[in-house]
Amino acid sequence: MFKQETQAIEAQIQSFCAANEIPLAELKWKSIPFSGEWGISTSFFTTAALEARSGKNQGLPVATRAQAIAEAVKNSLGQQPGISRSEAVSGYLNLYFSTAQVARRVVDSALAQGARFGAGHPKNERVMVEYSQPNTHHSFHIGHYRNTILGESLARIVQFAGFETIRASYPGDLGLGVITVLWAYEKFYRGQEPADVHARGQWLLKIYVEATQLLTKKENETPAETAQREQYEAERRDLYRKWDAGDPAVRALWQETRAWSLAEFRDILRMMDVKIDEWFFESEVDEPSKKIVDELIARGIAEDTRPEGPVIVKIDEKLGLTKEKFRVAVILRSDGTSLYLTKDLALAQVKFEKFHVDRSIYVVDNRQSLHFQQAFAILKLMGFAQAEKCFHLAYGFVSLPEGAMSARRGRVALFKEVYDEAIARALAVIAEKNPSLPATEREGVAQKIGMGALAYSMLAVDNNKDMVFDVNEALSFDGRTGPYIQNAVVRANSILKKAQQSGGLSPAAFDYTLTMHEIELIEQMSHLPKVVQQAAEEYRPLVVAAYVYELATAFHSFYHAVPVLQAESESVKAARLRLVAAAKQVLTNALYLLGISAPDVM
RNA sequence: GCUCCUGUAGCUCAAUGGACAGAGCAGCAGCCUUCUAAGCUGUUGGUUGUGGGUUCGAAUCCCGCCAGGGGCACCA
Repeated sequence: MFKQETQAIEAQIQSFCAANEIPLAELKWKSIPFSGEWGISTSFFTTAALEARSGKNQGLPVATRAQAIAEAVKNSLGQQPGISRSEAVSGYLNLYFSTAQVARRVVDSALAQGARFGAGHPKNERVMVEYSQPNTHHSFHIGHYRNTILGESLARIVQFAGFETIRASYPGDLGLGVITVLWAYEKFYRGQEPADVHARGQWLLKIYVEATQLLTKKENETPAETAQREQYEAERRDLYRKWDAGDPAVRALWQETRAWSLAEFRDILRMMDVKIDEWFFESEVDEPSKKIVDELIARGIAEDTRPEGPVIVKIDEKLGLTKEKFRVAVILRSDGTSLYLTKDLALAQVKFEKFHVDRSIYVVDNRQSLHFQQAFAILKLMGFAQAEKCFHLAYGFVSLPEGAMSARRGRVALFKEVYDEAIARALAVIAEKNPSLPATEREGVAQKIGMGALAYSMLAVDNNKDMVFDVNEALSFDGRTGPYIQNAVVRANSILKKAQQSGGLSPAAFDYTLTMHEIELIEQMSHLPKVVQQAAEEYRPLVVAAYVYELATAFHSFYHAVPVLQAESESVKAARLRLVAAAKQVLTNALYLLGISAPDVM
């Protein structure tokens, strides 16, 4: 935001130090941590330490010398354009901005740039974010939700930061779990399908759980029960074989049930406002993955031990590592069928060669860390330069207060159930706090609030931490939550609506004495561009989540303490109205990056 | 055995080499004839798991240890 001023001042500090033979270290600018005034600071500890090491100072303690340098630099700078005053305090040089000038600049650019305020310049790099990889023939639970909101937020952040961004989803639509559902559905449930898209998706999960119970060996099984179970098992194996061979009837059954799961999945993405650009299915990379195995064998990267053993890559050995790190990866079963890893190699090849991605981000839970290390290492052995920029964004798994989620034990928090509960709770709060809200608007408002609370509770925890999903905490609307931030937007909107009736926005000079609340709010608003860049570089939505809360807090404090419509003069009122409009814009932009939208009223 | 992650206030979490380690929840005390109280203000609460090291400076970097969780050749 203040690059020009900072650069000019840096140049002057450099020449001052050069003239006085002070070995200046890199200048790192930070905003001054004490609120009330507004500016940036840099310290001279590193410089003083460098000087001490070169034997130049007179045996002064580093802190003392740093303070002396800061004072000398301060004196040499004198008056600077855009800087109202400067000071040297405990080794730091503090520069305070001319408030009127910068306030006007921040507010004007937020209003002028609108939804683009905070966006970065084009990076000329294409990045693919792969997230939301639920299995079909199951139902979408809160763990899938964490994955999806994390991926969507990350995609919005990197896109906003200036990367060309492709959103990819990779549902698992084959494997033993899928076949298990097909078997039980055909045998016991055919023709009993619920009509509702979510009821039908959840029903498949119920079938899976029951089928698994039928196929699991019990303690104290009678001979008749054992025979029954073994017969079921044989049927399932037979079905798998037929599917693999491409049996038309089995494939049709598979397509039909698969479509039900995908319909539910698409509806959940719609509820979350997620728009996937590219769909990859495991079933589509199954065949191509086998070609890669042939290539790897031909090039001597993989070893074929069939039929006694599988096809393997001795990664550590190929890399000349002596300690176990990547270990040995199996890339093809001895019977010639492919594995998860095989398919990920094929998928990566598609990403690199067909979509020409420069960076590839995989949002997948942290239990798969070794899998991705192996995959990336093999891609590197294959010679893909982009393998260096493949990144596994690992996140901690979500469990329930009762323990780990387990579909078989009926212990899952399904997304749709949480969603319904979120809306019900939001409606209850609306009925209590805003009873005059028209009935027709309530559902939409409740949807935004409920989803905002849920999204924020997920994104406000760093991704590498495991999480216990407690509905009461996730759907809390008080304190550091999504609705708290949305409420700031609503309050801003409320002022602007009233102002609209008396003319709307007009230019303002900000040449009055700003309150500390106004300065703090403007300071926070000015941070959005650098926050976006940091979050995109670190692949961490948490950075934005933490920021937008600080911004909302600054707005709430301002709102409480500073009158806008009742301001002491017309020029102050005009300035504050512009500030409110700009703050609403910045809040909205930051919330967007978290996949959250704010209602006009709540 | 090897490897990855986590350990910060009663609880849930921030702070990735800089100024007094900060929020929310819970607790306590105030604030609605004033732009939405889903809010604001004040306050209680810390040997950053532990022992060393590096540094002018460490929650942060390095080494050891302790505790919890994940992963390690034909599951995904």
